[in-house]
Amino acid sequence: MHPYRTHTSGELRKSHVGDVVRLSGWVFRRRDHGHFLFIDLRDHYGITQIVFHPERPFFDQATHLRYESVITITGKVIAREPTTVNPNMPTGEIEVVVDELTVQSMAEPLPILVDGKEESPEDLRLKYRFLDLRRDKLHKNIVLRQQVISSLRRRMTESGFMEFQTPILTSSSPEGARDYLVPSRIHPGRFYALPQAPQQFKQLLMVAGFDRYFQIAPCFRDEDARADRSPGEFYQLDIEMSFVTQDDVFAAVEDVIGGLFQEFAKKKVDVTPFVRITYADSMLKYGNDKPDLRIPIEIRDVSQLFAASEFQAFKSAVAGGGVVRAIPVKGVADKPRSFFDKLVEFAQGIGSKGLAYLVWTPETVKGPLAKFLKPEQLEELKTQCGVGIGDAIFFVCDKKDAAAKLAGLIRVKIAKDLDLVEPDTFRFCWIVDFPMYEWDEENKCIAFSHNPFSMPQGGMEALMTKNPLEINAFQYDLVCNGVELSSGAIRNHIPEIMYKAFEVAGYGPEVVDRKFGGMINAFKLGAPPHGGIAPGVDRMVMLLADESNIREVIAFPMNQKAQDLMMNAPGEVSEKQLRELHIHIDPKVLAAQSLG
RNA sequence: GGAGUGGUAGCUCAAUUGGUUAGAGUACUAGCCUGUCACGCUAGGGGUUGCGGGUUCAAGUCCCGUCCAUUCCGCCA
Repeated sequence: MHPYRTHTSGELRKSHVGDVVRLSGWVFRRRDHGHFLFIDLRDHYGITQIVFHPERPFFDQATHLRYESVITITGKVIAREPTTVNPNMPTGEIEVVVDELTVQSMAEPLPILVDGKEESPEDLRLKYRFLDLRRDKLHKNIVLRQQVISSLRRRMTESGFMEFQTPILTSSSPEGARDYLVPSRIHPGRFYALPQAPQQFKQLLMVAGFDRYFQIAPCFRDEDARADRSPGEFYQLDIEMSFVTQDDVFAAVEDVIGGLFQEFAKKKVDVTPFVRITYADSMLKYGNDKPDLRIPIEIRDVSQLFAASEFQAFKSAVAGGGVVRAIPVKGVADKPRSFFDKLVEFAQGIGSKGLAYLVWTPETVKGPLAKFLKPEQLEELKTQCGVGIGDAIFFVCDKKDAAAKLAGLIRVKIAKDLDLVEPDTFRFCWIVDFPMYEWDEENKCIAFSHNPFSMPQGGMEALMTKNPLEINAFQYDLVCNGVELSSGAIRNHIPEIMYKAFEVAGYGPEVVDRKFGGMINAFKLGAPPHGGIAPGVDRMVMLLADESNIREVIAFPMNQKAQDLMMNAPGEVSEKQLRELHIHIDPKVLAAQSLG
């Protein structure tokens, strides 16, 4: 007989009755009746009830087994009496009567509970992550993650993509997020950087002629955490394809991601092809570039109407280049005054000067703005915004970008407060036609708004003739339920257009040669048109597991301050290690540490 | 770097207007219990109320500072 087990704790059924079996696992629950003892033995596969009788010499030892101790038992499978069958567990028709007991590992009292639903403080959960991972929910999340990654690999391979590995120690890239740096021992004063994404490598693989690349790629960015953004590292399904248009990339991703969600989602999933929304439209209708389409509210621009109105605050704002955005909401006319007051307060809290509104009651149109608008203007608003009796419209007025953002936040706030978010659905969309450049207010210059390697729409001619701020890029995002799942682009593979694109952003050709020398040289030696995308694996698992925090789908996440509380990272290193790396710690830092 | 929320037993939480010895569940220890399945029952141990200062006859409770956690903003090509 195997020293540890003949079966797992999830597999014994009525058909095994009479068999002598050996099981190993954790003491999950314990029910001590004095004259006999039940233990629910748990392993990865399930739970089996085992029974100890007092005449056994190890009975006393068994009654003192603490929770989460690891034991091996040998015994006979017996059928339970009909009245004691537990229909809630797959193994509930049988139990194992223990003839031999080996304690493999006695557990000390636990710092967090494995059983039960109550959540412990997150710093404790992270310190004892191996215990936390035994809890049913987290255990299932990690299993789901594995299944998702496995499915992605299969789908990509079946679609003709090849999986590659790219370097983890590479060079710092000048654009983008803060890098994680690794000091070089052999080259004093020089550093490797961990890749923020394998961006240049995957493009170089296209230049190398491999045609279709993918990788479940680790990406490292030294930026502050959010609920949906784990600090340190995260994983992308990194994709790149040669000789493709934007439509080809969309079709490939819709196959893989659409199929993945169909396979794993417990909710309704949009059918492919996914809706496409231009960046400009998205900013107007939803107030951001990652719209949650489960919310049935569309923002409207009503600047012209107010320009012709008698409401001076809006009228003069529009005359000064501002805009007025309307947020129509159905069926709130009978809400109490406090509902409207709270929204005004919310709007002010996020930086709006105010929040005007109109309410259509059966008798009249109420609200602070009503007296400034003529009946025909009210009628026009009603038509433009698609409202009727019983509905309301909220208005924000500001500069274009600010108004869009405010209206977007208010749209989401209203939807959540009124429970308007469509439940149990994954709503996908593509956001397309991102601007190539944006105005950098801080440095008073034109800057790349996304990826500097994107192909500008219109190519060289657009760069030569158009206002840079009006050039769009072949740059796109995939969005699901208000979560940015993925960002990608058709790349700029033509050196002349690359130099020109950087010139517009204020960089000379020497900068391109120095910073992106590897890639620009490659493009001079025969580069195929190519493009790609990189869906976030952690975020997809998060959506599929219905978790609001990304740490719930990562086995060993860091906390918000980018510390691993279990492994004590980042940690101190020896003087010798520092010497070898030619690194001196600032004495001020050392002094502060010794005080702390 | 900024803002909000929180911090009481190993864990989850309670404690009235500032007022007696800071309680309960769970875990832990000891005991009882012949069919439980979150078993039940009895008893016991377990507290610098995050830390420091202040107001007060009296502070878990009020004030100031600070630390920690978390959420958001900044940041994330």
